[in-house]
Amino acid sequence: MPAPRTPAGSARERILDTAFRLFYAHGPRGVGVDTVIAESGVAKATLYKHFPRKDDLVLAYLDRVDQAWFGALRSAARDAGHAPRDQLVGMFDALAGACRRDGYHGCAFINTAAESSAGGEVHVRTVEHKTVVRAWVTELARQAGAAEPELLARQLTLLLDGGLAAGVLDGDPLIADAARRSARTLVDEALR
Amino acid sequence: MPAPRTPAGSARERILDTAFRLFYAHGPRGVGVDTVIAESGVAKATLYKHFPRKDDLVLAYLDRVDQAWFGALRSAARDAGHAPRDQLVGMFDALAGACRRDGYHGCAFINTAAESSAGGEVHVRTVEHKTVVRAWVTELARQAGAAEPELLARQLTLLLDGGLAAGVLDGDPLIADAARRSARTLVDEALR
DNA sequence: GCCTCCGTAGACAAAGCTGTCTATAAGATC
DNA sequence: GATCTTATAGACAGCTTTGTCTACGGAGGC
Repeated sequence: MPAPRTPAGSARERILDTAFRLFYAHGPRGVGVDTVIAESGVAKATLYKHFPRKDDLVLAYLDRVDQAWFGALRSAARDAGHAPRDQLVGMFDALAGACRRDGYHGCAFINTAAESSAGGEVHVRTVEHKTVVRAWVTELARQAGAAEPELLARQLTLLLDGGLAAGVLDGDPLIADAARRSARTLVDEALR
Repeated sequence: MPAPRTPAGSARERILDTAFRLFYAHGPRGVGVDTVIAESGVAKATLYKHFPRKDDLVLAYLDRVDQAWFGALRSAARDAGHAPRDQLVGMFDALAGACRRDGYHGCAFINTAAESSAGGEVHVRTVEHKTVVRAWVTELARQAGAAEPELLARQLTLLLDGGLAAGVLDGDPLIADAARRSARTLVDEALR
């Protein structure tokens, strides 16, 4: 019932858009709040009103990445057909899409986790993301009839993480292809 | 002929030991030069004499990591026997060893690359490391008789990277096991 | 004796960081 | 019209960062 209070293009959205772009490119620690303010064109007080601490902005950034990446994964899986077996391989099309994207710079979660202290809120959020994704893959593996769904899910998410993480070094599109072919082999083996 | 000018336990070694420990735990960007100075117990002028810029220290850190990790990989492969086929799988014992190690915090190269700007010296060094490792794996795959050695090498290094990178999130030892079993499957498939 | 090398100790500058604060203005609502 | 919300503009404090600088001390070679 309550209509959204913030219209599109609002200050909050501009801040988040800018933070998303800058944080992904340079890592949250590599971007000062002042830079986000300058590039988003908002006032300092406005930013600190919406995000009292910088970490709040980082968390919002991670949520946005989570929605985008997890959404792309499910979308790629759906596009691969109805059979869970095909979906397990099809989700790797999302990896290929990410690798091709301009400014591709690896996995935002791994990159952020690498620079956040172990017990902190930010680090916990990154772990949660990976847990949710793996749970989803596990369920898919179970539906596909894998003997050891947890193992297969871990193998496939390992490939995803490897493909994403390697993107921070060189965004070679061959990586996505190799990951996809690995996934095919592993799925076939698990469902033999 | 020229004897080593710097004795063991010299200031240079103390600096490097400290930098290795701190940089790996918090990322180079997360550790100030002052902290390295304080914890290594050297004078500021001494550090800047050996490493004029912080990046020089980071590069030396990466070289040390490269020696350690690449050495562990080759050692694990050698321990797996004479057959290249076994060595391709055996090198994953190095991953298991890394995951078990206390203070394990993922792949130093990926973590460092994530926070270094794309064209920079540091970033280039991380890419070089991965290239050297993959070339070594490719040669091993060729010796094993793989039809597509480059593909198999990419698949296996992808698994290595994934296993290493995931360590920054949770150092679950199951990861290394899943990676090893994936490697076995992929190698068997490639050498069928 | 003297000079060079290696090291310590710490002040210092210039810049960047996060976060707070005051003052002001425009629009919506009562 | 008064008030409340949201925004702008920017000064400011307090801290950390990298990197330079001066001053000093000891050990070994000539």
